[in-house]
Amino acid sequence: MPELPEVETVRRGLAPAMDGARFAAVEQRRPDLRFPFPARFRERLVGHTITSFHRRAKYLVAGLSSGEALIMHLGMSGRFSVVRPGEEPPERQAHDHVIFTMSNDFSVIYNDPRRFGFMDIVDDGNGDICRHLSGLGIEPLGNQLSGPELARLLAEKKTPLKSALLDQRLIAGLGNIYVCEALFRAGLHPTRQSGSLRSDEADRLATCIRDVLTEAIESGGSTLKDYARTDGTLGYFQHAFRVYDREGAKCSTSGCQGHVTRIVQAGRSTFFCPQCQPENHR
DNA sequence: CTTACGGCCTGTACGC
DNA sequence: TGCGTACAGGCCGTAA
Repeated sequence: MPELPEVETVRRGLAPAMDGARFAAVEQRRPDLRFPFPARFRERLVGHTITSFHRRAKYLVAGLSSGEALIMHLGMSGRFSVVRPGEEPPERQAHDHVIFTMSNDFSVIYNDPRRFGFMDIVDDGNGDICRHLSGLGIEPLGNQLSGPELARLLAEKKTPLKSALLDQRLIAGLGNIYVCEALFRAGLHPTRQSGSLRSDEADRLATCIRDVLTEAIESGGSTLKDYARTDGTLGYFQHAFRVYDREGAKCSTSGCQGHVTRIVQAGRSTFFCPQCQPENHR
């Protein structure tokens, strides 16, 4: 499900249940997701308290009173749901893989049909130097993402702009949807060579990336097939998509006669308006 | 070093 | 209705 806005929405939904709470019980219902669970997964959680709970890119990081950190990633189809104290726990669903019962009587269920997500426990308490997070690029909503910084990251790169924005080592947290939307807003063609950006274009792109992510978080993320917030309600930013999954639709820019076009880059769909995102820039 | 591609899994939508 | 195919929000390992 998750790009940065969806993971941030999940973090906010999980925080009341998990942040500051102690693991009372952990039910791990299969040996692996994308990767095997770490050794003694249950034992390293039960009895320990979550002392910090944050998001880095598309990862959730729970710092533990043991000094370790629980890292969680939702892959493509991962979904958390929160059961509030006193609420009747739902019946086990197919693909419910992990159930956390917390000391505050909340419980948290992790469901992931495709099992591209994973959970790991690392010995770095804030997770920054673990193998999952150490190679990540800048947070797009942090202070580091400016036009000049973006221009610096993309300079000299021959890879298409779209591929560069999907590269988590440069900017961490964008996925296919928000890259398409940001490029549309910035009026930049997805196949443009990254290093060809002028400084005014980099400024525009940086602004558009921040704006689209911020707006998406405010909308509770985007709901496509299976994404829901932790309380089961749906995000609604998908109604604000201007190009993603809108192949053939008339461009939403007023006065533009263009139509949304789909191409495939690096095996993934790219949606854009050929009129608003001209290939030949001046 | 960089970039491209297949693979991991399951579910769903669509064409015949 | 049933079957086959394509495709899906991510990431990693390998190959070129």
